[in-house]
Amino acid sequence: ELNGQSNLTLKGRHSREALLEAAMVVFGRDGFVTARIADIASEAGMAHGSFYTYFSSKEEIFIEVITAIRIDMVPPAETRSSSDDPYEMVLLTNQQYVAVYRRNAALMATFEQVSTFSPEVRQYRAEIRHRYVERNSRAIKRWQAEGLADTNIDADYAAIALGAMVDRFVYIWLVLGEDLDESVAVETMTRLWIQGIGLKIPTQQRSL
Amino acid sequence: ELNGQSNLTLKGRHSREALLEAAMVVFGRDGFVTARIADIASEAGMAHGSFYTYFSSKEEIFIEVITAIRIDMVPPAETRSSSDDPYEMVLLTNQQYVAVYRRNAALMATFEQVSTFSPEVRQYRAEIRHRYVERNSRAIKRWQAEGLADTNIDADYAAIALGAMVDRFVYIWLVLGEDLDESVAVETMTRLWIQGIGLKIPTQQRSL
Amino acid sequence: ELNGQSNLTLKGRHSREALLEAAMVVFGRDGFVTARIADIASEAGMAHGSFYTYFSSKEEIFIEVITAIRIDMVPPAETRSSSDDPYEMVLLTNQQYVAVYRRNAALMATFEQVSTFSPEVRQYRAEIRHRYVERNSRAIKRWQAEGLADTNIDADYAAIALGAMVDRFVYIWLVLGEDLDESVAVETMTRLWIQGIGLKIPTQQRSL
Amino acid sequence: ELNGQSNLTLKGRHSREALLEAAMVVFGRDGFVTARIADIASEAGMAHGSFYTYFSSKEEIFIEVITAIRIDMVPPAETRSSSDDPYEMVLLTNQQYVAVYRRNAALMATFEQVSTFSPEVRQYRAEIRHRYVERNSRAIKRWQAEGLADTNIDADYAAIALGAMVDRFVYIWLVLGEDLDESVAVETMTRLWIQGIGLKIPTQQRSL
DNA sequence: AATGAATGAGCTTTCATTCAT
DNA sequence: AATGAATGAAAGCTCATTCAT
Repeated sequence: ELNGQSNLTLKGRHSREALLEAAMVVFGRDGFVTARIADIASEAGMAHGSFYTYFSSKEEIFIEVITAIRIDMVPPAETRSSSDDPYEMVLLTNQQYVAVYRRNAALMATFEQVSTFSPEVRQYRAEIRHRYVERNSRAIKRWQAEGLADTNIDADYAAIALGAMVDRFVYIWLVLGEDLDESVAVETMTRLWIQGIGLKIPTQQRSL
Repeated sequence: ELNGQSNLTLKGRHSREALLEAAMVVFGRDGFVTARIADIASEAGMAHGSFYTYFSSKEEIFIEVITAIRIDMVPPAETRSSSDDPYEMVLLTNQQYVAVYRRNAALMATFEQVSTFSPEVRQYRAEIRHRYVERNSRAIKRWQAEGLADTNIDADYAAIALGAMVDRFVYIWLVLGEDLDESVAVETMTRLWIQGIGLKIPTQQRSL
Repeated sequence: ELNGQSNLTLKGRHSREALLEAAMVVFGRDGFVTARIADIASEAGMAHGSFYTYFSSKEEIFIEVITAIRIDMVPPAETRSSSDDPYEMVLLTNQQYVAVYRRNAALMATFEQVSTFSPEVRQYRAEIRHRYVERNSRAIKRWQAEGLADTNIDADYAAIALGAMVDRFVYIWLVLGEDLDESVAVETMTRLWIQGIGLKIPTQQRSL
Repeated sequence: ELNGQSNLTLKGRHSREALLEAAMVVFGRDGFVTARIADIASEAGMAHGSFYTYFSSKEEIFIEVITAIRIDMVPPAETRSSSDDPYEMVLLTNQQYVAVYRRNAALMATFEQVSTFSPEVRQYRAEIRHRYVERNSRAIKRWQAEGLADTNIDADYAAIALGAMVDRFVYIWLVLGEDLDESVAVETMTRLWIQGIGLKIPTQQRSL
């Protein structure tokens, strides 16, 4: 019945795309609760009935909008090639996280909002978090094994806590609008991250 | 017109109190979006219409419910008497934060939810955060001045980041329901906090 | 949540009653498919939202409207006292059936309509039919046992067929509006009924 | 504008036919109220829009579908040749009626449904009934004139009543799904019919 | 002829808020 | 103060029908 991505003519695909883009605008601007189907349709320049040709509910189109973000937020592969230095690695990850978050800031606000009442969306949000947490946990364990990091620290708990720090700091900054300087922000998070688990900050970085 | 706390008979004060307690139950159970005035009134054992004798909207009663939490969350006075040891101080603060958060966990979930769409409630939430951040900022600056903490770190940014860490970690744990051990959780947060800003963990704590 | 018959104030009971009466008018006039909640409410002189204080759907109020008819259509007790004569008994039953049907004719039309698409209402309709059929079946078996009625006839099948005859004849007459004379109609149905199962028509009735 | 049966290419005629057959399936399965144009089109393997090339509404295609049944239900010619015996004649008619009804049972259910709210379809339904009634009326009058049937009976009323009996009995059986034996059903209806108007059942039939 | 996207009228339902008692 | 009935704005959703290609 419903037209998903397949079985669509060119025109249909354009309309579906227009609705998705309109939804990004409306959800980013109004949040999920306030947004109305009619707003999305009219933002896309269509009659409200047309919405239902492509999506069956506000929830459904939101999931699809959010999926794009989810994909965008997959942490980049752990390329050992780039740098073996923990500080460099964490700094890079944090820089990238900030970049991705900034790119999607308006929608991230709504993503967080919907996470507070939709179990399905909460699950999507958790998946992103888990990916970062697992990645961090593996790195910490590796550094602990190599004698670089503090072995008194539980790597899994630390990974959750440090992920929480970065995630929430960025939210406060880019969603709540606290006026912060990017390089100080990223530098501070990274330093706390690195020193927190007992690693050393490379000397040349001290000057920043 | 509306009966606030004053100008109320004894019976009136009881009714108002009943509504507030009912609102805590309902908001904690259903969140803000789903909760209905009718639910609150019936939870309080009153007719729907009676709600408006005491409160003029769902927002208003929510603000009042949240105020109780706000007061509960004021960080305890910086009693230098108790301990001069930074680790001890941070540990204590974190333990207390966890205790307060746990006590209000269901409502904190809703508090966070409403913060995502109500500017007024967001402001209340920010106030709590700011109190902790300012307190932490002062402490860090003191420790930096005393030569104990890493002076390469921006105390204000670090205070925000470390507050974000604790706040979000506790949310993940107590609201999202991640199954974590309390002593490991608090210990890990505290260690990351302390080491992150370049302080030393007292030797006797290493054994934990 | 919903206000059934109990827990209602006097005013509430009046409003509920007004809606039921309005529903009888509207369902009788427009049928079920065409009838709108708004019509029923406005016929009752209320806002359409008020409908939902008492009933949760068009189906629900219809069931309640139809229940009144169901009760009205319970066949009167098989009073042996009145007459032992089969012809008299069947004639009386048919006269009473016509009277009840005529009283509810407009709603019976809608009752039959809804029976064609609602399993629940079809069940209600079947119950009425079954009561008559079982009553007739018992009578026929009794007359067969007494040697009055044709024993070549299956009493159960005959009861269904004769019930169908009366029921449909009355529908054609009072719902579809075929212009028929009441006494001839009732007399003819009764005579076919009686002679059909091999009973004799009393001589004095011949003159009608 | 609209393409009826004429002015159609071969392909067009095929499409029209496909829609009619699909409509029979869908109306028989879902009834009229629930059936959607989209269902009919998709059952025919066509796009929704194509429906309107051939029919202008759900009502219109239904009328055409029902017309096929109407033609099927024209009572067979009163072939005196076959049998002069009333019992045989009525039995044969009933057997044929059952056979036709059974063939179209699913659609007959919908036909009856639509008769309850569409004056036009009600008229079609009435025509079928009238044909049977008139035929029966003529037969009864003939038998009365020949001294075979009870002259105390009004032939027109009896014809309506006996038609109603057969029609409704078959509906209860084949549409409502009462579990009945065909030969007993037909035999019982016929016996009631014949005896009801005072005719005799041939002796050799008694044994059935 | 066929397609399937687009339209929007029309209805249902919810619930915060008001009001008469 | 309390009651609970009444209100109506606001959305959601469906689907017959039209229309551009």
